[in-house]
Amino acid sequence: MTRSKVVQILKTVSPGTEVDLRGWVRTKRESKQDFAFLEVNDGSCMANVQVVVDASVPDYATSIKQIHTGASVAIIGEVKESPGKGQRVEVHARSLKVLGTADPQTYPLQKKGHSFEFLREKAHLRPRTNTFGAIARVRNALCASIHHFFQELGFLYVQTPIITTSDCEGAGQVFQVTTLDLAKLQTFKGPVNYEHDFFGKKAGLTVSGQLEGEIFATAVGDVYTFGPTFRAENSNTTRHLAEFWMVEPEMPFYELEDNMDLAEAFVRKVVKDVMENCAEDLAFFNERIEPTLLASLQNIVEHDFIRLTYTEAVDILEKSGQKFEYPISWGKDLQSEHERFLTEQHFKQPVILTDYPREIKSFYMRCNEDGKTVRAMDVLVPRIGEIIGGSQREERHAVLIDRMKECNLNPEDYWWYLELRQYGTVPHSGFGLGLERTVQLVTGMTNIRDCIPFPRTPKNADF
RNA sequence: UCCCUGAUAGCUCAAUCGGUAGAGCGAGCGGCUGUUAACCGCUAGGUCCUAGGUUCGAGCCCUAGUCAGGGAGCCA
Repeated sequence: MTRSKVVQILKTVSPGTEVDLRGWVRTKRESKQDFAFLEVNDGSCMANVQVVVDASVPDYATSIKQIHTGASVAIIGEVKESPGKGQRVEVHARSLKVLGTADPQTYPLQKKGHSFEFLREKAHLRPRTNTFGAIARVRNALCASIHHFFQELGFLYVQTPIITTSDCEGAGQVFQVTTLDLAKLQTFKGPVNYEHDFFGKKAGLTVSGQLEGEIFATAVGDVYTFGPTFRAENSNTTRHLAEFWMVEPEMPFYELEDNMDLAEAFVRKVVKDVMENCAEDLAFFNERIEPTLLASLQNIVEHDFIRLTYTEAVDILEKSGQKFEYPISWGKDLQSEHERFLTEQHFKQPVILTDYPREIKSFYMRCNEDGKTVRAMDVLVPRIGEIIGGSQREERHAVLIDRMKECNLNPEDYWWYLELRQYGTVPHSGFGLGLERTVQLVTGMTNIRDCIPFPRTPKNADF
């Protein structure tokens, strides 16, 4: 007999069937009249299956005494319709084997809820909780949906390097990668000679696969990357991680409008997929974490995103009569409070902002004819803020060089990037979507550290 | 990195004016029960984050530090 997962037992297995059930006990309700209820979970779904164990089971008394919250068990029994409330079926055990005990004096997880702060210190056990099991399932469904979306459109999944020696890539502090002995290095004075380092030059962890993505986009057509990204910023917020996952599509012959169309279709599709495939988990989040979750996701799926330029947004903010901590004026970047006002109060919808001032955006974004703005786009969503940042890329060789100098970058460092414009250049566009921020969006979880299995943040890289 | 707040039982928190450390949950034991965040009773459980300082006396006041949470910046 093969193992039946809890999700199968609860949803599809018909009464009368004998099943082999294995999992972890969430709670035990014991009766002195020689029977007990076990709630068994195996992570296959949110719900537990109730197992009824009575004295007819061999070694009943010894086994039951060994079982506490967290113990692992193997059960063979018959699925029966449940007379109790709260479940269609239950399993009546014929045999019960305790695979591993969990000493209740020391096992950190209890039947009742724990704070997320506490669970972050127990990253090796938190997937066993309802919330983190659900997050794991939703994150998985999201990743699957992301791949499906691009694969169905014929995009190629391209793997860009994690270790990179291009010192540039625009913003973001880089984690250095080296085999040099730092302890020895400390005793020498003078500049470090990277010729002796592993790669013969200074290397670091990637902050974005975009530039390499452009290489393939201008060769094989539509591509996307999907992988870990690293930022050594000392950011201590609910929206930043030092290691996070990013999806970065890059499309030749796309102009900014095409880019927006794709980004919007993408977000709406993955949200829709998760709502369909993780309905039970999302219902849990809606009930326990964020009561407006399902309504806000439905809103994303059903309505077009609002599109407006940075200039129009500034105008709305200035005329709003709203008091902001940081007053807005043209040329300044939007603060979190401004983004929140637009998405949560003014439009109550996701918003795509375009054509930002060139001074506050990266060198690779295409300059507009007005000389003041660039073809940038940010997708802003309620609660989270920026979930996507993208742009039409500057494909004109001379303009790009000028922009690099304007941004105090040395064009020589970008020689291969510039050659993409020198030989067969084409208009092209792309964007980056933060996976963990999307997990925040679809679960309602407020802290991004709970949206990745093992969060890496300043002063924290355990597990 | 900056601002604010916090750190007390395994967990979540309380402790009035500076005067003998409290509750709920969890755990152990007992009772009851087709139960389901079960319920009822009893019991155990504390270096009050660390290091200094003020004071007759500090969980509480002061200084420094560590860590955490929220907000800001950077951004995805």
